[in-house]
Amino acid sequence: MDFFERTGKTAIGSRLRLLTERITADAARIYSMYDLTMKPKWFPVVFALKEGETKAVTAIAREIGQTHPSVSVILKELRSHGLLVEQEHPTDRRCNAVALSDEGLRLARTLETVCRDVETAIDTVAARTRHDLWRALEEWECLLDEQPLLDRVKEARRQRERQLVEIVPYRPEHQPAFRRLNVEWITAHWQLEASDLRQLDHPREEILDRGGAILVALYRGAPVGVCALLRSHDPHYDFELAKFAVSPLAQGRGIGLLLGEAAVAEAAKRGARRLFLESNTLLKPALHIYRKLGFRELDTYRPAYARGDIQMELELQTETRNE
Amino acid sequence: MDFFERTGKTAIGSRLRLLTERITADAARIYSMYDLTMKPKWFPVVFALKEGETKAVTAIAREIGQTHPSVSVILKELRSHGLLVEQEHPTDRRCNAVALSDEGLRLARTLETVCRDVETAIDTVAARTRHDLWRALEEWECLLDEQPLLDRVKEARRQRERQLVEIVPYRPEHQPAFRRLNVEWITAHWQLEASDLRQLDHPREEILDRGGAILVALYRGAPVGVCALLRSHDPHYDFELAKFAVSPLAQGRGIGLLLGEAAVAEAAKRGARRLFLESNTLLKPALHIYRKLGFRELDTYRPAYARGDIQMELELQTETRNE
DNA sequence: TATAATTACGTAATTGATTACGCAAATATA
DNA sequence: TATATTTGCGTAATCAATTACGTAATTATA
Repeated sequence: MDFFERTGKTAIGSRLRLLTERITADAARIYSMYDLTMKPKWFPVVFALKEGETKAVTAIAREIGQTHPSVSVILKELRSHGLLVEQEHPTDRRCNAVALSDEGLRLARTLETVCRDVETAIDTVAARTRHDLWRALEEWECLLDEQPLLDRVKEARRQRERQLVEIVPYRPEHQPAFRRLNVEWITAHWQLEASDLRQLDHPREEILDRGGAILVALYRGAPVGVCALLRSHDPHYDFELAKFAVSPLAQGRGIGLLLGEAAVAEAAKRGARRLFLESNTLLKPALHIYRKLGFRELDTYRPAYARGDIQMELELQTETRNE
Repeated sequence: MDFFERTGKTAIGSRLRLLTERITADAARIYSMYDLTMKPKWFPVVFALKEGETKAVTAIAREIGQTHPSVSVILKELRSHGLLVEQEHPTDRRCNAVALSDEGLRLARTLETVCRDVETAIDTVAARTRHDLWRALEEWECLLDEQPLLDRVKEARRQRERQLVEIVPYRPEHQPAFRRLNVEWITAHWQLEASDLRQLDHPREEILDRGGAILVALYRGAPVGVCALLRSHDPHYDFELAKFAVSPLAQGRGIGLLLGEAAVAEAAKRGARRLFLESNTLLKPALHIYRKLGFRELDTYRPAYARGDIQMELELQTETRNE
């Protein structure tokens, strides 16, 4: 198909569907050529029972990789053709233990002949092929088991978007965004405290002039995330990580992590040895980021914010750079 | 899937279906991850229209390799989402010329971003793969275009069955089969003639003792085809090919051709230069075999049988063997 | 031992494709 | 020019899978 040259590999699903359709249609014709009263969709089930085994419905489903209702329907069809015998499971009365009838086994035996011929035919195709479809399918199944396509796309998107994200030091024009982004998450669960308002309204005076820092994440030039390093009151810590906010619209793209990393790097640049932060266990994504950055939960909790219920610290690697 | 290790490649259809299902399911999740209100099945249609082209329904169907009703339904869905504009075709009023609306084009543009990420993700899979699925699909499509699977299986079956067929010289115990098989086809369209009965009842006296020959095709040991070489009255010909019959149950498996080839070979062995036969144009499969054997139709027709309406001859290659 | 959770499996509804069919318009043909 | 054939396309029916759901039996748990 010329079309798929243009779509690129994104259309792999459509392309697979087309080929599947085609092969299934031929399978039906092949069966009728052998005077087999059998539908292509029966194949996996008949194959699973062809040695005369007795199996439960869900067991067959698991084996052939389909859902149990689909197997259930196929079995109903086999039954109506007199190809099936059913017994009660010896111990478990929920089970519907099915096996092929003599008639069904006869069908299976004919099917084996058909299979041999189909196998031969497929080999004639495969012999003229430079790329092994069978092995390729195997590899794809295996790789998708390892990590589904969805996750891989998520990762690709993150990679791409990361390049559109820029972490810059705070400038006065970022104040409205600094305020808005923080107000957003705080008021979603709690009330703004007096200290919040002071810092959000006057970041220069309240944070920067006191030896702190603010970092801003720009996405395509627009501020979508902020993060502050406050000079710590506690002499045990150098900075407190606070006012950490990422716009909900931009969440889930790794921007928070980038921002956090930048903050830790900034602290390190300023010679910090230990960072502190206070947060709330309701804020799952934030905690996830903190842990990824290396923060460890403190055992003892001494509250500072009304909304806090967890405190964490990070011991910075004393990177004795030799360069 | 371990199951497909056991089925062998015959289950290629089932295996493809499984992978298709899986990828399509992920595609749906991917779209929703990008907040795209779009179903995977829309993809080919949207792609075909993404540059703002106006196209007819069947034209799209042809392009994407699906049926027009399927496209028609997809277009209905796009329409209900306000993604489509329809114009009347300038000259042909049957045509429903459709294009994406501004909204639709916006969707297509977002889709392009998604495609880029999906492409990247697929490349990460492909990079870890030793067999190229994309190319393999391409090759399969191409080879199946050339000759469908059905034909290839038919050929494989013929090859296999040929090995179960044995062509042997006539022996007295074959007389009932020789009679039965010929009576079968003759009486299906015509009446038995006196000469028929003489030959069928007394093949030794009427055919063999007069310098002719009879060959029998055995399928798993049972006679399913017969063919006679009659000494010719006409001095121009050495033998007449006649009493050629293959059981309807065994037809379409190349047995007739094998029998014919054996008869021609037998004639050649006996030093024949020219063969003759008389048949009827109603007997399509037989004529097909005769032509394959190299028989040419005679222009002039001089009837010998009441059921004849065509006469053919074969000039044998004078194989001057040097061995 | 009573209750909750899990498991087996069938039926119904849904989905995305197909084939079948019918109508209207365009084109070919006598 | 009248009639037959072909073409475009929508709707309905069908098919093979899925998910959703309900019931009964079994197993785990309090």
